[in-house]
This record gives sequence, C-alpha cells and structure tokens, in this order.
Amino acid sequence: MSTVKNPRTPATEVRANLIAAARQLLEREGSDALTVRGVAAEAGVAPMGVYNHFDGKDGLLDAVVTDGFREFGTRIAATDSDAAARLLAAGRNYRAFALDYPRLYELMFSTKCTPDDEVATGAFGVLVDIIRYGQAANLIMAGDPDSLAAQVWACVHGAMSLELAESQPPFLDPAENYEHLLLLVARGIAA
Amino acid sequence: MSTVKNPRTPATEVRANLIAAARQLLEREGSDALTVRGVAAEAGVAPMGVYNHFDGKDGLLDAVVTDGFREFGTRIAATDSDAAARLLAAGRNYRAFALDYPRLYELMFSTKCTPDDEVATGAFGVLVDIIRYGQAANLIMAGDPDSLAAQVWACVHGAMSLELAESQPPFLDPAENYEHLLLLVARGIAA
DNA sequence: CATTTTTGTAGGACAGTGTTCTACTCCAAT
DNA sequence: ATTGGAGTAGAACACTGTCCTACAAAAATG
Repeated sequence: MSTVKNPRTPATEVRANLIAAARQLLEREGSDALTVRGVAAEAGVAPMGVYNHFDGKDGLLDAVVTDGFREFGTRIAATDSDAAARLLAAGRNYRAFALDYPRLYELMFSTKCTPDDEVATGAFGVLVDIIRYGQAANLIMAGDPDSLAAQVWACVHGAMSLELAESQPPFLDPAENYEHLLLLVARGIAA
Repeated sequence: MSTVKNPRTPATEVRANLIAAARQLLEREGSDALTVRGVAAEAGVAPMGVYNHFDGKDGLLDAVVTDGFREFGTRIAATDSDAAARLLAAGRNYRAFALDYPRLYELMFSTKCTPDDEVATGAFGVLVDIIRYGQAANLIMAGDPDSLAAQVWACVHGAMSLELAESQPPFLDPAENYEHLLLLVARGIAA
C-alpha cells in the first residue's frame, strides 16, 4: 500500500547514470526501448532528469553517441610497429566495436543524432594517424591523409552497416568477406 | 459546419497511393512525419487502409523500402560497353539515387525495415552482372562475383551513408571524395 | 438488373510517447 | 542554522500506433 519514495541521486551522478542506462537499455532491448521514462527508470532517476541535464530526449541521445565515439576512438587504435599490420588491426578493431555494440553503432551514424564534433573528429583522427604512419613507411600512396582516411572509413563503415542490417547476401560469411574488404582497401591505397 | 464525407478510393489504388504518399512525405518533411494518420491524409485515404492493405505501419514502411529497391535497381544500371566505364557509371548512378532520395535511402538500409528479399537481391544482381562483365573483359580480378560485388557495395554504401549523415570532415568536397573512392575500389578489385 | 459480400470511410477508444508544470523534499553551501 | 538549488512525485497535454464499431459504397454474385 505505502508507496515508498526513492532515494535521491547525487547531482553529479545523474548525468552519467542516464547515459549508462540508455546504452544498456539500447543494446539489451533495442532502440524502441529508449523512452524517457524507461531510461530514467533504468538509471534509478526521475524522468525530469532528462530535461534538467540534457536537452530532452534528443539531447540525451546526442550525449549517448558522443560517449560512444569517445570509446570508439580508444577501441580502434592499434600500435603494431609494422604499418600494414597496424592498418589491418585497426580495421579489425573497428569491426569488433561494431559487433560489441551494434545498436549503438547504428545510432552513432544515423541522421537522428549529432555527436560532439570534437569527440567525433578525435575518433577520425586515430585513423588519420594510422594513414600517416603508413605513408611514412611508404606503404600507402601519397596524398591528403584526411581524404584517404575518409575513403577508408567509408569502406569499413559500409561493410559494418550492411552486416548489422543483414543486407548482405546470406550465403557470404561476414567475417571472411570483411577480411577481403580490408585487403581490397589496402590495395586501393597502396603506394 | 457540415463535415463533408470524402469520396471513396478504389481498392486497387489504396495500396499504391499509400506508398507514394509515404515516399513524398518522407522526403518532404522527414521520417518523423511518417505517421499513420499523416500518410493516410497525404494519400487521401482513411488511416485504416494502412491496416487493411499492410501489416500496420511497419508493413507499410517495408513496402516503401521494397518500392525503393525496385527503383534503385533500375537506376544504378549502366550500359557502357567499356567495362571500366560501366563500373564507374554505375557508381555515379548509385550516388545520384542516394542524393535524389536521401531519407528513403537511409530507411532502405536501416534495421527498422526489411525489404522484400527478391527485390533487394535483384538490385544487388545488377552490380553482380557489372562485376562479371568486368571480369570477362579482364579488368576485374577473378573470384566469386557475389563476394566482390558485396565488397564494392559496402564501399559505395559507406560513402553515401556518411555523406548523407554529414559524418565526413566538412572541409572535404563530397563529390570529389566520392570519385576518389571509386578509383580506390577500382584499384582494389583490378585484375 | 437485383442482391449479397467485400471493402472503404468516420469516429471513438486505448495504452504509451515526449514534454511541461506544480508541489514537495532533501542535500549542500553559505 | 538557514536558504536556495536540485532532486522526486505525479498530473496533464497533444500526439502516436493500433483496434473497434457503425455505416455506406463499390464490386461480385445471382
């Protein structure tokens, strides 16, 4: 009978709790489950927190994808000293992240969300640095590293986007096909 | 004061009208405007038509993306006798379609919709045929045409997905970058 | 041509959504 | 110790997908 009042969440944790709850809910139950009331309940927070700490639901989702890009940047980094190995490793790290958080990955690249520009650029910069490293080793053709990175990014993103949407021919093995794609890209940007 | 009753739409037209209305509304006002009531009003049809002719809103959207894939297949086809020119032309046709119907294109490749398998496979087959034509001309490397087509498709899809989401560095010219990407792909699958 | 069945429209209803408002209460800094 | 900011609770609004009933018109049947 007695409806107990929930304990109050410290102000400094509300924001982080909401982002973490949204990410959990997104992967566990899909993007349809990302409701203001649902995320707040998952975070143990009042729905109003979404409006006090973010610019409504859209603002929360923007914060979620920004958080995703921050993690993405650290995940795709590779440190192999061999330039070719580093490029391949980064490509595989890219796929591993997308497979770990498929729904977040889709949200990150959908037109519904706008991640913080600096953070997104940071993740892109990781790839640019790998391209530069390959150019220094004379593995990758000369040219604007940003442009080359954008092309490489497009190829791997397209592969993961299609794999996650199951838009690829079902008789092709996704992992095998992705490895072939990485080789295609390597040939395409070879010096 | 007097609410006039709308004329009744012939049964054979309701379905096509709803799909056409959804496509118009989608491009004109964005995916948020794709409500059952909104589409029905745009089509001059009662909302119940969405449930009589489709499996609810999701069924209507599936029909919309299937319609999109049908048109897509005809649009990307290229007939240049030179194999390299045909491949390039198809790549440019691909981009032209995505730029003509950006919101439909995003919907077609989102996880929310499932196009009719046969139709989607048909569009993919257009690219497979172009790959085969290039192999016959000894322009493209030997290997499974389906696998090669899937890789090429991934690259161009990724480029358009990023361009439409404005996820590319703003200082790069999209058209120019896309041309570079087509050359990258051509080198990657060259014999 | 007359009758019956199918199928569109009208309009209301339901639960769930994003969003905003008010009231209350607790934590923290002055 | 008091005050003000910031959390919760809960109601309210318009809008969403979905379903239901009632009625009328088109289409198929005789």
